[in-house]
Amino acid sequence: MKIKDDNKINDIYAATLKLVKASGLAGITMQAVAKEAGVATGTLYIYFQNKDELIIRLFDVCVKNSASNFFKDYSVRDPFKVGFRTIWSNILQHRLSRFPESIFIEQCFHSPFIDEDTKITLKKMFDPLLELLNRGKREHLIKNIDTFWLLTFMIGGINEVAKRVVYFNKKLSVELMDQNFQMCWDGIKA
Amino acid sequence: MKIKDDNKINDIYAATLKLVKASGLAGITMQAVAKEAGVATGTLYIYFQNKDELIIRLFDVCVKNSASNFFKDYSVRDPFKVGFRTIWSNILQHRLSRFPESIFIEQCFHSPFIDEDTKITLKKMFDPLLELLNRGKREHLIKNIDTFWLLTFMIGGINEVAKRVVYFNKKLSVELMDQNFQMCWDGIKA
Amino acid sequence: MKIKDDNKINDIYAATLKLVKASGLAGITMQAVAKEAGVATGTLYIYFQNKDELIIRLFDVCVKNSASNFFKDYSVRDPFKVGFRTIWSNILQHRLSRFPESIFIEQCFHSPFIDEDTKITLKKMFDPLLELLNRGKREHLIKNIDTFWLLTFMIGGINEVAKRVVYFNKKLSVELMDQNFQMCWDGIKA
Amino acid sequence: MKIKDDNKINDIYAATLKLVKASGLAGITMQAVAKEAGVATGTLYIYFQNKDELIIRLFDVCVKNSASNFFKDYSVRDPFKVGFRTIWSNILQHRLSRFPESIFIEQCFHSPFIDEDTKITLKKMFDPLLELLNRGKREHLIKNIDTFWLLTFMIGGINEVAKRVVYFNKKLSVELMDQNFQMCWDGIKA
DNA sequence: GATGAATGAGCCTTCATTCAT
DNA sequence: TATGAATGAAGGCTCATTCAT
Repeated sequence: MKIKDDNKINDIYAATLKLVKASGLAGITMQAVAKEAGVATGTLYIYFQNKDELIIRLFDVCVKNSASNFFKDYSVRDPFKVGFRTIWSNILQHRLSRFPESIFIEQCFHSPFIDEDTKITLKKMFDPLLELLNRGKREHLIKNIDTFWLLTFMIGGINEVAKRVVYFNKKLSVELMDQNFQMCWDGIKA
Repeated sequence: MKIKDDNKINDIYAATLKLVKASGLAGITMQAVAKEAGVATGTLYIYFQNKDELIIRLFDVCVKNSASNFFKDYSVRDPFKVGFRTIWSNILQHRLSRFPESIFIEQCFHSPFIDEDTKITLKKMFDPLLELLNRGKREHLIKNIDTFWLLTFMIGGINEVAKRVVYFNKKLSVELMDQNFQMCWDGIKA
Repeated sequence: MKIKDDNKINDIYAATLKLVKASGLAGITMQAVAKEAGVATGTLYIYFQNKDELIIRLFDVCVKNSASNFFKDYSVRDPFKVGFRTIWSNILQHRLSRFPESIFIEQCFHSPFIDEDTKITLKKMFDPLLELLNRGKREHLIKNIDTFWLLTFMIGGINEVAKRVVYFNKKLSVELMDQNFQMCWDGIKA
Repeated sequence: MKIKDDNKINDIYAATLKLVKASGLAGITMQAVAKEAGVATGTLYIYFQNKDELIIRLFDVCVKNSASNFFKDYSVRDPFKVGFRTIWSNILQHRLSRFPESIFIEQCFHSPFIDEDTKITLKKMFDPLLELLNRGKREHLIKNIDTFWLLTFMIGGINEVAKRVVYFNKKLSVELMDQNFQMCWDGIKA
């Protein structure tokens, strides 16, 4: 008997992300996913109940993946600016190296696939960063603005950098990274 | 003989945007657009050759609309910071008041509807702003960073604010607007 | 605009019955029904929500059709034997002239299409005949057996005659009809 | 090497019959049969070449089974009425105790599984009963009607009783059996 | 022999597009 | 122009059958 193969699930996820990057959620067909993943259409239905479940579970994987990458090498005992820069870099790196996942998450947001509860879960992903920003405010290192908007400001900058690197095929040198971080830091610092 | 009715076209555009906001480009069907717009399916094909043309022309309208709004009340003779703030506000206002258009444009980006040339056109929309930023650099008012990334930084912040206002149902008081602008300004200023 | 055509529904019903007779409920595909009815597959979905609804509504039509045929030319004021013979003939005629409908109803009985409630409705179809048989018992013309089993006996004979006429390609002469009725009558008469 | 297991074949047959009773021939899938029988899908194909063969061989088993049950305890040397009653009872008992087999045979009749030759074989099953009825006519005990229709009359009554016992969940007391037989007998007797 | 994952043809259904009215 | 019924290609999904273990 053939054994269910977890790698196959990853192949399917990878195929889906590739197709979403190329032509959006709208462009996904189970046929196309199967072909891209190198399996038969029916095989998809061994691993996923239906198209919805495939999308939803991939969404979940992407979110969890993000969360674990964002706080890599970060410790709450780091000095504020060190920690902040670590997370800033992690998020940017993650967005860049896994750009299709970002697009996928974004497209899922405006689709019938993802429900409101799931969206809330997504928000929680940033909790440790919110904590750090609160600490920054307590230590008078950053502006006394609602943490939600500080986070918004930081994330917005990162997202747009990642998008434009990809869309306009730019290279991000260490110097550019520094410049971009500097703008972010100058923006939030007290 | 009745004349092609511009109101009807606008109804169709509005219906399309509404549906895209609710369920993404993936969720759009000509039947649904027709129903939402209050016309018969066949009528869509009087005003548009096919679905592609509907999407592309709406994309075009949205882009042109943005461009005209972004530089409203702005004059190249304004002092730098005044002009910058005007444009910053215009973009944010536009994103907020016409949020579905932003989603639509974003989703079109990763879809088979929009080709590479159109994407480049989109980029040109920001030319007057690039000019202004260049002037700011010449006047040593803002950081000496590639204008592309200064723009990126500014746009990123605005987009994320708009998204979060809508997704998390926030109100933007004048004070919050000021705080957000301050972060942006501190980020780019020399 | 093309107008919805009720004849089309009848064409679809006829096509379905023909296919069920030829190869059973198992052999029905929407494609085959459409082809047999001379319409496109999609057209079926204008008139019926889905395959289930097509089956269920056809079932309903067949049942109602039977009911109206069974008691044609019958009056409760007829002498018992006259009324009984009228109904007996009607049922047999109906079974013969609309044999595919009988098969269809039978096959639906053992299918996931028809629910228990619908089966009960079907039973009610025979109420006037039950009334007549009760009267026959009161008039001491027929055996004093639970009416349910008198009905069963009558119907069983008719059904089997109809089946065998069709399956074995027999002709039913007037004489044979008389002989068959005689057996039925001798069976139930007091 | 293990030997093909007859019990397994019977399990498969039983599973098939159960499923046909529940949802008709249309509702049968090899997957469902395997699951119901407690074997793997692939195992079915060790015992049967394909789905058709499974159906056809089960059909055959059911028919042979019927034939052997119908004439149990019957001897051509029995007095006519004794023999007739024996067979009548046997058929009814068989229909009742193996009701799913009857449904299965009936459904097979209107399916692409069974061909015309097989249907003729089925007819031969009743030959000893036809013989008996011919003898009854020779002995002037029963009506002088074409034996085919005498048989039809008898079988029809039995089938309908069996169906209604099952569908309407009736109990058949000895008294009711007697009453039903009486109707049959009065129907055919000279 | 037994298993059940894998396959892909084919079924149900949707939807872009056409066309008779 | 406007309508919406009709079309049929294509997508989601199932299931008879195969095959590696």
